[in-house]
Amino acid sequence: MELYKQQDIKIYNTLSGEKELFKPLIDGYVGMYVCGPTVYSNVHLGNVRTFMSFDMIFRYLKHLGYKVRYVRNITDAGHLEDDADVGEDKITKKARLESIEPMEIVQRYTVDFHNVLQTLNFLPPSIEPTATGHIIEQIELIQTIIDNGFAYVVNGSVYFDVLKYNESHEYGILSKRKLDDLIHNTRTLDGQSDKKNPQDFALWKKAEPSHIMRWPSPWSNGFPGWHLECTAMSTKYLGEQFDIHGGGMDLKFPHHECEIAQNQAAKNQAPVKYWMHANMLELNGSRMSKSTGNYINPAELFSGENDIMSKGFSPGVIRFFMMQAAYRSVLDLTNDGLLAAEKGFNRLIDAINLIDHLKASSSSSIDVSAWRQKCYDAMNDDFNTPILIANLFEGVKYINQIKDGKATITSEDLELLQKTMTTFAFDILGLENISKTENNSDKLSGAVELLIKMRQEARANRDFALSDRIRDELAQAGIQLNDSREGTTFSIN
RNA sequence: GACAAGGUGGCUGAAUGGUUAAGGCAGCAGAUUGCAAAUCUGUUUUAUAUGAGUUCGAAUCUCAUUCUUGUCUCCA
Repeated sequence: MELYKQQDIKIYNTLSGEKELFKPLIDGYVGMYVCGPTVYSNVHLGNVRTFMSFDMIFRYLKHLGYKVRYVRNITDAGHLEDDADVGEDKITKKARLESIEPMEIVQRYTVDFHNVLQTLNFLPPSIEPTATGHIIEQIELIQTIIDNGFAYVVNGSVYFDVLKYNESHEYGILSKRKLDDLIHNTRTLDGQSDKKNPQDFALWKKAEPSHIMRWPSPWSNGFPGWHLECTAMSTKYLGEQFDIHGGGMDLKFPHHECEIAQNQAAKNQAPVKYWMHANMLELNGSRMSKSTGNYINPAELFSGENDIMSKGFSPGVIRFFMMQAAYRSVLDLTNDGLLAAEKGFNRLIDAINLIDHLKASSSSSIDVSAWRQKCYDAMNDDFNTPILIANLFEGVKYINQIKDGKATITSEDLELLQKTMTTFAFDILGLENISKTENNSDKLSGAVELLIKMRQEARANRDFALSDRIRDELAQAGIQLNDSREGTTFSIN
């Protein structure tokens, strides 16, 4: 029997503001759409956190036996630079600055994006569609919305009529905004806007002569509005209605609100059953921003080549750090936090690697099945990874107790313990089991082993001056010796 | 300015009315060691922004104050 028939998941739905029991539209199948990156610069670390949350959710749903189609788009058409009609495509702007083709920019940063995610051990989504590959679908969608009377054409551009829409539907249903408040609070921007009302948003924009990225349409040579691609692609690959739509908190309004409106206007139904929003990543307590210098990109974080952190942190540590916080909470990236995560991560991995060496007994002094269900309970409660990790550390304690002979376990329970630890740590949290010494070259190992042997001999002869010199100078070179009853091993910092 | 989310110990981060507020890190003690480090075990402090209120009972609900973050314009 599939696991999902035994484990009931509750998901916090932004639409209702409550945790709801998760029931897919089609039993056993899950359609999930997540708004992907705009590939006009290196991927933002906060962006990475959002995708990591949904990677974890994807992994857990798959683990439960659901057949999941996970769609995460690549926005390569760029978006309007500002609200005025002189809007310039972000990608076009960058391309002109660097004097290369827009698609060259797209290619470069798509590759960067994929590299970063792969380094962090992400699973690829089922489909990764691009906006530029779905211009025809977007044009068709616009035409439907016009035909249904929710959009109007002005000077070759098409705008969504929010006021008209609000007469028959509720604009603001997701973000809990009232249209009246929006009207009241919208700043009136200078410039000759073609919009009937400031709340209206573009479905199609006529391209200015300087705009390189452009496509023919019934209305003008131009480009699609930025909310449209997600509606077009989610509909194409997941249907007019699907289970989960995710993204960052900052996309709730207006982006996701507009997606709902577009879908309602085109198909007269709500597109998504469960709206999920991941919270923001801060750096030292405040917003990450390139302009203020409070910014770090993934590569700098890995390498340690930055002015913010004291050292580099491995992708596994970054992943563990992020999974220690709930996806709906703000997470503060700090040096202290990462150092703490690094130690905790190593302790967890060390314990998991110890399981193979444990000896089974005729009875168990711990209830492994009950503990295992606690791990599922944590994940079932809106993917509460911090509680899951707390439970995994309970497992760490069991492992060490068994090793010290302070607890016993049967061979069946031992197998269950190992399976549960590795499944949750590696398959679901997506942590990687990288043994400390594994990636050292044989030559280096040979040299260090020789020094370890010499030190042992010195200690046997009580020549502590020599033995301590070997230990200390190796430490200075970044190689730490770890003594234990079983012998001496080394790790490289 | 308007709207939204939040403020939990030295750091981090769970827990939405009910006995001792999870876990990680740091600190302290012990095991181990020639001594350390590493590792393991145990463990501490008036920790729920501030002030009032509702309740038998509040981190959790209400109001006020204050601070942080987000959105309102492209943004994960």
